[in-house]
Amino acid sequence: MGGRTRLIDVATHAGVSQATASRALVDDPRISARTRAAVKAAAAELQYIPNAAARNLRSRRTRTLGLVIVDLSDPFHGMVAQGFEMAAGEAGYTVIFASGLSDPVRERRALKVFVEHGTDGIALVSSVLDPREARSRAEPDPLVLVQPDHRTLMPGRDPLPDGVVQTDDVGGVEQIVDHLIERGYRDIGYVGAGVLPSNAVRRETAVRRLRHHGVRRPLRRFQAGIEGYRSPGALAAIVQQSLPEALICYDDKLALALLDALRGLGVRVPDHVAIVGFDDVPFASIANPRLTTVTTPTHEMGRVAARGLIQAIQTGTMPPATLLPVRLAPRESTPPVTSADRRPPARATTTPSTSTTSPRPDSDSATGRTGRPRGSAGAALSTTAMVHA
Amino acid sequence: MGGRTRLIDVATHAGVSQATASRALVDDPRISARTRAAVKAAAAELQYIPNAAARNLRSRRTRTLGLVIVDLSDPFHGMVAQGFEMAAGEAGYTVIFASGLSDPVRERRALKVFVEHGTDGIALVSSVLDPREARSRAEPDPLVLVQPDHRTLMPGRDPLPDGVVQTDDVGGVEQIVDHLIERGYRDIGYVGAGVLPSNAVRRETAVRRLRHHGVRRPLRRFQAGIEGYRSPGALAAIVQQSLPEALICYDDKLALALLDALRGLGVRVPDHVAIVGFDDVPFASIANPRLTTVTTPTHEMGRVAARGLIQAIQTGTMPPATLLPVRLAPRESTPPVTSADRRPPARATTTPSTSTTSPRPDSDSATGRTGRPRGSAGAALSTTAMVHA
DNA sequence: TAGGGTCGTGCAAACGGTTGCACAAGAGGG
DNA sequence: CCCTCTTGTGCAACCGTTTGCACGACCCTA
Repeated sequence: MGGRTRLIDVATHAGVSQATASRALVDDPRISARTRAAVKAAAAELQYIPNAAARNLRSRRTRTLGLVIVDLSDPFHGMVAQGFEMAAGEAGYTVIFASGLSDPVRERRALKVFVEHGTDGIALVSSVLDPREARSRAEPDPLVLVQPDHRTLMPGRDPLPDGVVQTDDVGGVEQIVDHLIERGYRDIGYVGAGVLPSNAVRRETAVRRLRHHGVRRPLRRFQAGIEGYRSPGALAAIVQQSLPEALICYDDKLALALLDALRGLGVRVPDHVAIVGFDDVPFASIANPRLTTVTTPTHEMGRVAARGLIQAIQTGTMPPATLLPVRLAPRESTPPVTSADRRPPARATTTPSTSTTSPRPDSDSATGRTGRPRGSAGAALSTTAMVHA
Repeated sequence: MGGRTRLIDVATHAGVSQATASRALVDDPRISARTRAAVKAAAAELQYIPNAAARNLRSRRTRTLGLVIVDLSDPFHGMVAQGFEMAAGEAGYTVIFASGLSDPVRERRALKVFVEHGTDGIALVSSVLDPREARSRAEPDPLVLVQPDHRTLMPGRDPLPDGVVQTDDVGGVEQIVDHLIERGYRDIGYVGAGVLPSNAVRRETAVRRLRHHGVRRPLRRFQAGIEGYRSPGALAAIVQQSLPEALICYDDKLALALLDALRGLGVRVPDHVAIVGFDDVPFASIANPRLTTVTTPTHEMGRVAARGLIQAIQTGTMPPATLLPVRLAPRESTPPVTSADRRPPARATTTPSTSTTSPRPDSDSATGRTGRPRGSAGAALSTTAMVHA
C-alpha cells in the first residue's frame, strides 16, 4: 500500500496535527493558506501516497465506479468502456470492471464483487439481467443501464425509467428507411439477430416507417442465429432465399458477416442486393464495399453513463433517461437505384463487380446526409438529449 | 458499503466472537466444522457482505489488480483485457483499469491511482513508458509488461527481463516469409508503421528470413504514418509507388486500411499485389479478400499476464519472461503465384476482380498450414512457452 | 494425579485515515 | 473593558475487519 510515509508523518513534518494535515490536503476552507501550503510541501517532499483503504473505511465512499461490460472483444463495447473510464477519470473516479459475456451468472457475480468492494455506483452495459433484479443487487449503489433502444413502439407506453442511457435506434432505423426509399429501393428486408427486444424494436420500426412512406410491399424478414454470425451455415438460410433489393441488418457485425457469406455465393453487393448495417464499427467504413450504416456515439454513451452515475452519487437523484441521437452514414453498399441493375445472382460472374467499379470516395460527404437527422419521439438534436419519460 | 450487517452481527447471531466468525468465513482450519457451519449459516441468513475497505486496511492486501490498457477501442487490446480480467476473476482478483492511450502522462497517472488504491499487482499493456520508470512507479507492486516482441535481432543480447509477456513476432514473420516464398513470391515489401521497436523487429526479421531463403532481391521498405492509417493520404505515398509482388504489413489494421486504399486506386488484391497482415483481428477473416495474417493469442496474453502477476504476488518471485507462439493463417490475400497473373495496375478495370472469383472457402483449412509452426529462438510449441532469457 | 499437548475460541490491538466537537486566540461591537 | 463572533487547529473517536497472543478445556501419557 502507500509506500511507507503516512499522514501522521506528513503532519509531524509540517508541524501540525494529523487532523489539520488531512484537512489541508483536501483543501478544507477552514485551514489557513499558510498551513495548507506547508502541509502540501511536506506531503510532496515525503512522497506521501494516501492509503485508499483507510480513507474508504472511514469516509464510507471509495470514489470507485463498477462497470459490467458485456464483451470487450467487441470494439463497440470497448469504446463504450473507454468513454466511461475517461469521464470517470476526469471526475476523479476509478473504474473497476468485469465482463458479463451475456451470462446472468457472471453479471450477478460481478455486481456482488462490486458492492463488496464498495463501489459508489455501478453501470451495466447491454445487461441480460432484469432491470429490477439488477437494481436490487446493486443496492445501495445507484445503477445506470446502458443499452440499445428498448422503447416499445407504442408511444407513451412503457416510459423509460431514470438512469437509462440508450441510443435513438428508432430514429436510426427511420433514417435508414428514408435513405433507402430516397435511393429508389422498395423491396426491403430485415435481417434480425437473436430475440433481443432491441431487435424487435428495429424490425418493427422499419415496418412502420415503410408504411409511413406508403410502400405497399411488406418488409421481408430474415433471421440469423443468436450471435452465431460466424458459425458456418448460420447465414446460409438467409442467403439462399430469393433476396429483396435491400437488406437492413440488425448491426454491423451481422452485416459484415453477411457480406462475406454473400460473396461466397457469388451474390454481389450492392449490385444484387444493397446492405445496411448499424453501429458504424471501425471496419464498416473500409469494408468492401464500404458499408452504409448508422453511426452511434459509443464513447458518448460511456461518458454519459459515467457522468450520470456521478451525478446520482453526488446529488442523490438519478438523472432522467438519456436518448443519444444517431446519424446515418451513407456509403457504397446502398447506391442509388439507377437502371435495371438489380438482377438475379445467376449472372454473377459476368457483370463487373464492386471492386472493379471506379474508385469512389466515401460517399459520406459526397452524398450529403440524405436521411434527415430527425429524431423520433422526444429526441432532441443536442449531443445529449434528455427525454423526460 | 456492505448493506448494514457487519461481521459482529453475524458473530452474535451465531453465538461466537467476531474473531471466530472472521476465521470461520475464510475456512481457517483452527475452527471446528460445527462452528464454521453455524457462522456461514448466520452470514447467509443475514446476507452479510464483508466490507472490503476494512479488510484491505487491516490485511494490507486488496486482491485487486491494476490494468493499464493502451486503447480499448482496439479489439486486439480489448481481447487482451478480457483475458486478463477472466483469469484474474477466476483467482478471486478484481481488476481496476485505465486507458493509457499511448500517453505517458496518462500512464503515470494511472499507475499512481493504482498504487493509491492499493492494487496488489499491475499490468501494463503496450506501454510507452520506459520499463524501469514503470517498475519504479508501480512500487511496491509487482509489474508485468505485455508487449509486442521487442527482442533485438542479435540472439543472446538484451535478454528478456522477468515479468514480460510477449508474442513470438519473430517466429510469426518467419512463417509469413516462408509462406510467401513457398507460394512463389520473390519480390516482397514491408509496410511499417511508426517507429516502435516492434516495427523494426518485424522488418528486420523479414529481411533476415529472405536472406535465409537465398532470395537475392532485397526487402522493399514502405512506411505509413504513426497510427495514421485512417488519415487521407497517409497511405497514398505507399500506394502510388511501383509495388512489389507481396506486401507484409506491420499489423492487420494497417493491412486492412491498405486494402481499402488500394481498392480506391484500382489496384486489385491479390491479383496485382498480395497482402499479409499481423494479429488476425476478428475482421481479417471476412475482409474482401480474406486476409492472410498471423493469429496471435490475445486472450492468452491477458491470461498469462494475470496469472504471472498473481504468482508474483503469492510467491514473491516474478515469473520468467513468456513468449507466446503464433500461427500463420493463410487466406485469400496470398494465393499461390500460378501464372502471369502479376500485372501492373493499369489493366485494372478489365480483368475480373477478386469478388468475382469463384467462391472459395477460407483457405485456412484448404491449404493446410504451409508455414510450419516453428518458433524461432527458444520458443516452444506449448501454449505458454517460457523462455529463460 | 499431575504435566504436557492439542484444539478451539476469545480479547484486544492494530490498520491509516476522516470528522464531530471542543477550544484558543484574535477581531469587532457595545 | 467585557462579551460575542469568527477563524484556525487539535483531540480523540470511529470506520469494520484481521490477527498475535492468551487461555480454558480436554485428552494422553507417565
